[in-house]
Amino acid sequence: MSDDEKIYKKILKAIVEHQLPPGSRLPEDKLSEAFGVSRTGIRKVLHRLALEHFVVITRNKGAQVNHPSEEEALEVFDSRILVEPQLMSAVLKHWKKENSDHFRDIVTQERLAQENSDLAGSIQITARFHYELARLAGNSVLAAFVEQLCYRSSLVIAAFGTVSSVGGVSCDCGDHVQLLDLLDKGDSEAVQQWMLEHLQSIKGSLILAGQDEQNIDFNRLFS
Amino acid sequence: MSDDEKIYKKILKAIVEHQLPPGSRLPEDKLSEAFGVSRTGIRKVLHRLALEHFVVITRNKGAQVNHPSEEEALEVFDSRILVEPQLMSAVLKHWKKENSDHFRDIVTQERLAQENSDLAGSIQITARFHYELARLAGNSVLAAFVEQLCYRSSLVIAAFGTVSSVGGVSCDCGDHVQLLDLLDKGDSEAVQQWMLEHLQSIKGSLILAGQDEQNIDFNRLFS
DNA sequence: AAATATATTATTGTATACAATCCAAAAAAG
DNA sequence: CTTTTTTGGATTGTATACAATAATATATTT
Repeated sequence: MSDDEKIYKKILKAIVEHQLPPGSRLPEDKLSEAFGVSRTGIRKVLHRLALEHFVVITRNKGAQVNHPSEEEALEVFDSRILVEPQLMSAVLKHWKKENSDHFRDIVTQERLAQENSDLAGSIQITARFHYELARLAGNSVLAAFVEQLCYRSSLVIAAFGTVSSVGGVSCDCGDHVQLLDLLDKGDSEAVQQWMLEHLQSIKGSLILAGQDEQNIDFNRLFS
Repeated sequence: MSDDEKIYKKILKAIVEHQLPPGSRLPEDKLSEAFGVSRTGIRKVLHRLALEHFVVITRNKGAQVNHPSEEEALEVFDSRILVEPQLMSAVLKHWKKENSDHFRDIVTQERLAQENSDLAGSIQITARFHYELARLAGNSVLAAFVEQLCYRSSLVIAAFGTVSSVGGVSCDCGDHVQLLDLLDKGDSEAVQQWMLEHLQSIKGSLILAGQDEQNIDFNRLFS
């Protein structure tokens, strides 16, 4: 892996794991010193992160970690809601015993991270569950899109996550094991439905300041 | 608009309009001379184009216009097939008379470009029809994704397009007016179905065939 | 003459210097 | 004391110099 790639991954990791919270400034000289390279390489990485919406660059003012707007937050999850459930039938077609084992291993790691209150690891591994699953659908263009959406989701959670969603790292609404059981059963319809409700549940758990009391759905709240 | 942005758009335009065919080399010094800026700005643009899969950069060998693999070609269209029809119901919800007028204007321009055998303009305007429609769904994250897929489609057509699909710029399989009529009628089901068949038809018209490379005068092309 | 080795050339990779811009603090005016 | 102006420092934007690498051409050897 190239030098730039390593720096890119390290900074991205720090962002999605909430070690660099939204709004954090990312000065080029500080970073170049920290990574032991010149500003040139850092600038390349920062521009890439900007294209992928992880940082915002303002001319003559530099880069800072993106603080997603409420609108962006909803759009990211709506995108996942549109794409991820649709991928499930293709995933099921390729589903093998070894996949099941692999993903059950991931879930174990998820549990472990949560038990140890390892927030950073928990976020990383939970995102991995989703985008590695998407990869099984066999379309790398869509897989790359979903992977980016998962990382952006982590940023959204950092900005708008509830206590529970941060503690359960955006997936407190059920256990990924349930999905794996459905996949093993081969129930395509149920798998798709589960994924849909899973993502809607996370989206619903976001706290959006613009949400006033009149917009609360009491039917859903009390049922 | 910033200087880089202008250069980016010009090169991207040249690529999607098939003025820089797949495989064309893009040497930094030639481009910096043509645009009258240093290599620094050119490199930034080339790296962006690489992230978006319009060019491929090989270490110490530089950039060249991406020649999509057959696999990539199919994946791009499968992605559009998964996303675009799904957006149509949201598009219909926002559909207004003024939208209809606007898109009928676009179709007129499409016809005009085709009649004048203006291949470049035809490609551009046809892509615009699709991604401006996607924008009406009200999700900018998905809209940006579709826009990129439309541009990548142009590249795919450059590599694998049939004579008819190039002549009709990937949309010989029917007229976009049909879709507009369905939208005006408000038939959500039919709109979605039309878009699905439309994209499947284009995908089906792709074929495997080589393409040759030639020497390009960058000064002339960009000045 | 064929094959290998070497030298040359062209092109990209990286660091750095300098210019342009913005921000904040201090000085001057009202 | 408040407001405006100015000045200094910090940070990014851009160009360029030099190093590293790959491709090509030339020379040498078998």
